[in-house]
Amino acid sequence: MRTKDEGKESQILEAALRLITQTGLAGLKMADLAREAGVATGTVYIYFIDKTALISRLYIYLIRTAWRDLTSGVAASDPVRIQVQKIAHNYLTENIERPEIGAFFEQYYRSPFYTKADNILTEENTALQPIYDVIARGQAETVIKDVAPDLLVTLVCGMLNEAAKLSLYTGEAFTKADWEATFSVLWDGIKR
Amino acid sequence: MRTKDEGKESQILEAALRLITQTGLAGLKMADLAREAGVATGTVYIYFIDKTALISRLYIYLIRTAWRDLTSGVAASDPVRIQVQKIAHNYLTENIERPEIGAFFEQYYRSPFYTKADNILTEENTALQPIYDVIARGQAETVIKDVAPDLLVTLVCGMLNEAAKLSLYTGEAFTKADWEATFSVLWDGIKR
DNA sequence: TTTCTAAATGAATTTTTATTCACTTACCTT
DNA sequence: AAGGTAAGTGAATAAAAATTCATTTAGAAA
Repeated sequence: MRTKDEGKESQILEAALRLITQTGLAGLKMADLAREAGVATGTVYIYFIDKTALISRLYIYLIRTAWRDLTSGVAASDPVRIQVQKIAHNYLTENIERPEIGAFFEQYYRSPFYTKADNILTEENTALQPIYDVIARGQAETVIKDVAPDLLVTLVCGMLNEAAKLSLYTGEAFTKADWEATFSVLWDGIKR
Repeated sequence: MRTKDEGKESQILEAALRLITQTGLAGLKMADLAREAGVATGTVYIYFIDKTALISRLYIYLIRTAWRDLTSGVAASDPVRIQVQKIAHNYLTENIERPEIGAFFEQYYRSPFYTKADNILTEENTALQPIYDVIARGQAETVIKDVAPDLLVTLVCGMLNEAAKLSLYTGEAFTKADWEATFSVLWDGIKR
């Protein structure tokens, strides 16, 4: 017997991600997807019962496996400012290098495929947990403004998301100077 | 002779905007659109040659007419900080009150309907011009950081965009305290 | 090797969705 | 009030896209 290739599922999902980045969910066609993934249309239906299931699976796949750990390089002994800097840098880099992820979520939440049933939002927040943690620590040490953490995280991520898009849209690299300016705005904005 | 109702075109466009906010461009169907607009499907084709033209027209319509003037309430004699505050507040309020606009642009730029031919991006930037202006003035007066204006505007709009979404997603109103915290982060971030 | 089972294929089919058009209606002109 | 013209209608049609399935292939078990 031939066994189901575990890798083929993610091969299809990655192809879907690539296409969605280009033409949006509105432009995703199963035939195109099969071609992009290098399989026959029927094959897609061996791995996913239908298009909805495919998209939904992609959502979960991205939440679970796509994001690199934001705390990489962060030492517990680092002062808050340095931790924020490293995490923010990781976050920005990840968004610039894998823009598909942000692009997908942006699309998905407004698509007919998204239902509140996909309430793995809890899990999604897990990715942002390091940001919440460092902000909590900063507030405890009174080096970060005493503002509702949700709002603070929102503002910070908003800045970084948009900064990542800037470099994508202009096609120009995000320079060291850009990063320094960005972090300056970010830190001066949230510090006490 | 019966004359083409000028108002009906925008009636259809507004209906499209409403539906797109709910289900995304991926979910927009001409039949649904006609129902939402209160006309027959054929009527839509009197005003727009096809779906692509409709979406494209909506894009132009939004760029041209949808955004309220961001400088409302701003006096030339106001100091930079106050001008920034008023403009930022207008921007945020507009995004909270008319979330459809931001939602549409988010979708559109990644959809198969968007082509670089729609390079009225120049015109779009017009809406943001007041932000560029006040930043230029602030930099000239050395009260705002000497950072590339594009980056600064990106960061500021990013914050505000995301702040607007927060109140939409949670369903909770953006309080006065939220606004004060937001402006504090924004201003401390960009001021010298 | 041979057999057997499930993966893989892609043309054919079904389903969904966009678009047309023969007809009706409203309103302007005379 | 009659005639003419363009807007409006929605069922019918065309086009596009999703999904199926009879058939082929790969590889595991015997």
